[in-house]
Amino acid sequence: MSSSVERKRIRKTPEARRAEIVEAAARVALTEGLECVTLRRIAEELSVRPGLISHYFPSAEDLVAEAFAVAATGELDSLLPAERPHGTPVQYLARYFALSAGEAYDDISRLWINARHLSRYRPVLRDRVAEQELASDDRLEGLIREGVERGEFRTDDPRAAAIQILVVLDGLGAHANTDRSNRPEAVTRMAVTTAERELGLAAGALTETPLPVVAD
Amino acid sequence: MSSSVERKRIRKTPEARRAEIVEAAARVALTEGLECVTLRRIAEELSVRPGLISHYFPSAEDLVAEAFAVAATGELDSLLPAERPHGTPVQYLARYFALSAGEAYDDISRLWINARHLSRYRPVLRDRVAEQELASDDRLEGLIREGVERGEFRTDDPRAAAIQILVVLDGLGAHANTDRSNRPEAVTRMAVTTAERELGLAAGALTETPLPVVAD
DNA sequence: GATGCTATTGAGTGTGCGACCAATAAGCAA
DNA sequence: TTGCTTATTGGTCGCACACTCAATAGCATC
Repeated sequence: MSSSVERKRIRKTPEARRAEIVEAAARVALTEGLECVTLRRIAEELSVRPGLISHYFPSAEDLVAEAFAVAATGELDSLLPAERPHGTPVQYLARYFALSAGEAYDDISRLWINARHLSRYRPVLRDRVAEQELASDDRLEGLIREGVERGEFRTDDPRAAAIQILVVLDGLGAHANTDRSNRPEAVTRMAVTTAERELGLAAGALTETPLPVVAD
Repeated sequence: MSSSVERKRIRKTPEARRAEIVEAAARVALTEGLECVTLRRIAEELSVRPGLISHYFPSAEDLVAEAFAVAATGELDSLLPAERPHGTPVQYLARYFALSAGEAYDDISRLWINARHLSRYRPVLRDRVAEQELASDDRLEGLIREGVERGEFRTDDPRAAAIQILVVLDGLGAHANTDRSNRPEAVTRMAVTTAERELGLAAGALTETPLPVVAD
């Protein structure tokens, strides 16, 4: 009967196939975790054979690192866009904190915890994590600098302010896999509080602001 | 020749053997990571057969969770003792931050990242992590309450203050597997700064204090 | 419609893992 | 010393993983 599902091969250009693989890997990384980014899992995701994934990524570690980088970059862009034509720095910062309090942000927190842990054992991933950390620092520093120029923020070390805010967000995100239901209000607000303090803003300046509308 | 290394069996009481296993697992967890706490690895550590570990921990997940709990409890006790006969709350808090800046603290940070990540997939571990988190919160809250009673600290919500300090420490510790060499000074000092602010202390109160001597 | 390049498959290797269980022997008690 | 309880072994099973490579077939080109 030959009931074995011998599907028709679909032959794509290396560029297209590679992109497809990385995209699938990033999706799996974000939703299921970096250890689920295996040759078999990604192959199944794309309905191809595991050997094909090996062909494009002779070392699986490279695929994992790439998956993280793509996922992290995508999330950063959506949380804190590089181009900000639709509002003021205060508005974009407020939007950032609003998003970081939402449910979807848990996936990102989980991804970062995942990557930071896994990079203990995987040098290639470790480099990518450091790279993405720098990118986050730079992005937020840029926003802060813009705000300072416009007279919205006040700080004499935008980068230190940026990193401090991100450290607080990391600390809050560290519990993404645990229950956080009975967290004191002061804790939930820590990121905003830190930002308002470090940027010389009035209390509430970041929570009582209309958010810019950003297209997907 | 019978060169096969058939060692003599050593038969111990279940309590002793179990304790030995947990101790070894905790050590491996702290130094090598929780995913290295495998039946085979711990058996090798104790020069016994893997089957024996299975005998005491029919589910390997339980051993991993136990290893984390024991390691975390031990570290908490050494960083922030429950009994504090050798100094004032200010001194013990200062000692805590001094230790948390040291090299050895990286192992603890790594362990926590590891556990927080792994608890994504392992319910038993997740419960233990939540438990240890509560223990840390409680311990620091207790110290703060004592300090408030003695008039050393000033806060109207000791628990919120404790958690905020711990969130900052988590945020700083999140990078334990990454390079942190060019961190701004303001960032390195964040934990102390947060504590001084939340506890109504003068700047420097926690870094210019003689530390209590604590026996090992 | 035939040809050539190469993307893709299929099959196999070796490793490490948790789990299971009958056989064995350590060491205590009689 | 003998016997018994049970801690411990040794071996096995099934699974998932990364990695390798010769064979195959899609598809662009002629």
